Amino acid sequence: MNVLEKIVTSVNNFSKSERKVADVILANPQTTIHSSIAALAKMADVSEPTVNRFCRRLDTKGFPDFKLHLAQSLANGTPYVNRHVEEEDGPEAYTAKIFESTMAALDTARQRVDIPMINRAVDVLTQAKKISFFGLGASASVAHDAQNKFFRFNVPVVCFDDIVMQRMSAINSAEGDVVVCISHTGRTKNLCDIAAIARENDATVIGITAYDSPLAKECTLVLSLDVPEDTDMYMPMASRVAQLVLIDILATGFTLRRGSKFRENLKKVKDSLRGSRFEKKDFVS
Amino acid sequence: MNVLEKIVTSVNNFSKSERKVADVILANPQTTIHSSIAALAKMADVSEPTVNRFCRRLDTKGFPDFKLHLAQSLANGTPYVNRHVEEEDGPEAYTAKIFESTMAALDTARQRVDIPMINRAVDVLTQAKKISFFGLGASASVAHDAQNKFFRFNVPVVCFDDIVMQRMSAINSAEGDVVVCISHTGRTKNLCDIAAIARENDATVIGITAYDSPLAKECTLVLSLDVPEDTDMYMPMASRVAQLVLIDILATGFTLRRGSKFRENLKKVKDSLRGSRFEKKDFVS
DNA sequence: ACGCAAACTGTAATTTAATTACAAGATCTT
DNA sequence: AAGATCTTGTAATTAAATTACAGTTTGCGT
Repeated sequence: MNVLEKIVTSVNNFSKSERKVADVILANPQTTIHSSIAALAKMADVSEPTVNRFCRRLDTKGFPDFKLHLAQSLANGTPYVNRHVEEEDGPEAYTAKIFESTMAALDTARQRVDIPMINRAVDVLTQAKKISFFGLGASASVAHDAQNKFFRFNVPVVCFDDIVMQRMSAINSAEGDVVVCISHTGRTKNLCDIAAIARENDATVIGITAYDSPLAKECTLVLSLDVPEDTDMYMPMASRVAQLVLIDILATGFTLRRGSKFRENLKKVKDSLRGSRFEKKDFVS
Repeated sequence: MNVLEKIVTSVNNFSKSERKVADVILANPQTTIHSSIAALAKMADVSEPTVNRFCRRLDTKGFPDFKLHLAQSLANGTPYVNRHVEEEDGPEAYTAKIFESTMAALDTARQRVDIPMINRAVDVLTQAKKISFFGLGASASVAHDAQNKFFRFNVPVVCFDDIVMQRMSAINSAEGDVVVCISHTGRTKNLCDIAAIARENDATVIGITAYDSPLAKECTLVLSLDVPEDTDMYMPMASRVAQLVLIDILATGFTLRRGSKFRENLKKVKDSLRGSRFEKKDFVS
């Protein structure tokens, strides 16, 4: 685990002064690595030994060693730390923070994702007679996106964001059909119902949802994505991006399973768009 | 250019003793970063000032600064590269690759994003009488997502993925209205038309699209996101994730601009969902 | 509420590390 | 071969980091 993440995760173990140090470092990590312990102590308004103790708490040998670790963290292109947006942030600040926390979320999702389960999901999807994507609210757009990907595979795909349509569709499902239910929390009652109905009608139900949620209990197969979400904004952000990436992964797995000649087909679909677009040569800037 | 490469390329400019230092460092860079100048001098069988001069020749401020640069070079295993999925990839491989290339795409997007332009877009959006989000194909789900975010702000928001509806909506737009057109390539003819119509009717048109595309020409304000896309898969993946993050940024900018009491409102919207959900306590696993 | 113990934080002293100044030696040029 | 320049090391100086210690705060049990 890199030092920046470590600071963020162990922020609760810090004492008051140590937290001041942590704040200063997180706010300007790049300048920190070029500062002396005295300069940093002054910025954080604490004494030098406090900074030193802070470094040791993070399992480094001292301040210079800490700077080395910090430099390495920063070198990884990005400090992927889940920093929260704050009231007084300007455009640069919130833009950077949102990019970074999204990337951080993807990073944790990547680490936690259950690959054998993905493989099983791909299995199921490749053998499906019909695939349905259901989501409500923010997850509806994820379902739409999934439809947009999978319909290219020349498999019957449906996608509804209307509860009644979802319900009717679920009741009509049969063995060999696959229903994918998307919900970050997994607590949306209507969607749990849909999953249950689909299962009663012998469909295979894949849940893209939180592990151990009510929805998860109704599914044949659960792909869980527990990513940290900045709840201060009251909007699903990182979670939904992770869901989309998961859809990409399932779609990719699907095409790989089908082999290379199937890929030709995708190219055709893409080429079919040509008529609706300005060719590059059409357009002279 | 990283320090290690620099040492290798400028090996000819070094003096005899400096080359000894270079050799020792290249032989064991990892131990170097944890050594003092004295230890390194001894290993290279030179004096301490020689090591110091060596560091300065490499455009660093001194030995500690040199170690910092070296640490960064070593950390730079370029962790998030845009690796393409290949035919023979198994589930672990393609899962990792898709996560990584998405993150790499976000990283480049973050570097290239035009922050003043974002700020202007936020300006325009906060003052809008009505906001419309239009996208076709894969971008339609991004438009949906944007609607899902912005309608929470209690601003009139519409979103159409039907060309005819888009057209009618664009014709009805008026001064003070904002139309957001989303298209990765910016070459979709229908969407260019929509942008043009909206502008003719005095609406402000924001384009989330490629810089210098036909669509960009029709917009009052362009937010361009040129991210690398794995075209082998014939599906928009990374580009669409970047678009979503941009939507998140705009939405966040919007809420920040409106101030903290506005945030209360968002909380209410979120709380309104409670009735449709299983409470955590309802559910005993 | 009071007093004791533990933890936190800062000041000052000490140690360690890095840099500078300078002088001796090597190398190159004419 | 002699002057000049560049290279290298020794010793002195300065800067930085760490340790030891003491005052203060905080929390807990009586």
